Amino acid sequence: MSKEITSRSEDYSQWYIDIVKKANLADNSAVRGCMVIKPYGYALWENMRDQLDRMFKETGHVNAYFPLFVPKSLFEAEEKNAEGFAKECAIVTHYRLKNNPDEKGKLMVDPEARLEEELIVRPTSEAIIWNTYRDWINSYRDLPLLINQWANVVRWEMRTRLFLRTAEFLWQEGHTAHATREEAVAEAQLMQQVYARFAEEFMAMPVIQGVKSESERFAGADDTYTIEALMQDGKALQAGTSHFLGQNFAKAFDVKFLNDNNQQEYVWATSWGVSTRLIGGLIMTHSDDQGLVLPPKLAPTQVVIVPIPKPAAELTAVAEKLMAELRAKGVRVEYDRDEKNRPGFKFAEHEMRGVPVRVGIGMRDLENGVVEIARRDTKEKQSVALDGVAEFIVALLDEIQQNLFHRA
RNA sequence: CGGGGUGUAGCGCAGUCCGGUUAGCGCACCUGCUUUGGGAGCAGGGGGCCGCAGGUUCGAAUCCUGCCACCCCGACCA
Repeated sequence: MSKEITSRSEDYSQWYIDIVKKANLADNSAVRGCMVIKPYGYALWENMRDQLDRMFKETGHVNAYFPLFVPKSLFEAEEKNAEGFAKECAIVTHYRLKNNPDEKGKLMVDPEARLEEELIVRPTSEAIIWNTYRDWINSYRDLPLLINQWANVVRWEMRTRLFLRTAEFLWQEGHTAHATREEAVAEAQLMQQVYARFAEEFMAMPVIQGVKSESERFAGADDTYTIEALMQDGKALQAGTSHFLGQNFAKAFDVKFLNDNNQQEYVWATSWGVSTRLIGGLIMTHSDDQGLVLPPKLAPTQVVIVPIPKPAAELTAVAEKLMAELRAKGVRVEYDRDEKNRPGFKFAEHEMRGVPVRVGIGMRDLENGVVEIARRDTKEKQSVALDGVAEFIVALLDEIQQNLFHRA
């Protein structure tokens, strides 16, 4: 990392924003505090999401989906939670627009269409989910209930930053119900470990696992387990949290079950979540002054083949054969067919996008039966025999993944 | 909400103090030629309610008044 690390590097924030924009991950939108996630950024998110989803399912969870809107009265039921979010909620008060009689071509909110009860755009879904769980849980045989939701949430933050804190963001939120305190605590700790494993094995981002202090704890939780990662500016980033909620939500929403002794009991609960903020953490952990650096396991494009000087028929034929071989080995590979830009421009472009491995093939190389392999993490280049290069690349991707983790 | 700043082409900016040709530059975009192994060169071209509204003036991007938006620092980020 060529970026000098200081505890308060003043242009670090601008450096970060530049990478997000130049790597074509996301941009500011016209909507205050919200961002547009571009196709490349979304492809990265999809890879992260798919892997996390796999890990959730391996640990016994299933997906479901709950409403975007939370009636205000449900929100009030859990007092502490409501207090924590009340200052930053978007609220739906009307359900209809009409033409403005005073200004032609303009619309206005129809004052006749005021909702009897306001709807809160979910800042998190505990309220609506626990209200639903009350009907789903009757007996100890219904437990544990291990559900995850992939969704968007809205928090009207005062100051926003692409990926790290946007008004609307994508995340997953797990909400589980258990028959015993011990089981719920174990669940919260298990999910903290799942997050830690994902961060380290897939994002190549080392994390510290711990418990939040009382002041930093989720309002309504008895304990908040967290994973925190160290960024290149010397600051820690909260990368994921898992909460042991005790019986707080069960009592607030009256979620009881009949145990095997035929007695009513409140359920024990957890919730856990990670968001698109992880992308911000990924960027800040690995990037350098040439742009984004992506770990191979998550990179939308793991290998890019660049024909030199341009995609002539012979070069394309070689590239297509190599691509078929790599794809057969499960490698995400892309061929740069652009005829307009020169090789130098393309090299810089793919580095900016963080593609882990670049394969350069030119006429000169073909005559010698070699290709040029450049790795993004160390910027090293070497000639490799075309024969057997697919195996070489697969091994190299693995090595880059390891190197990024150790370097971070 | 308190303090500071900025609104001029898709992006980044100069011009505003001190009013005066047809509002300019870089990047990007379009056309052509030459290039092509680390971000190409030359030539030509397209694109502007100068944030909005009002005022002063022969004349306003420039001066005055009001409004709006955005950014930064704080408070906020369970």
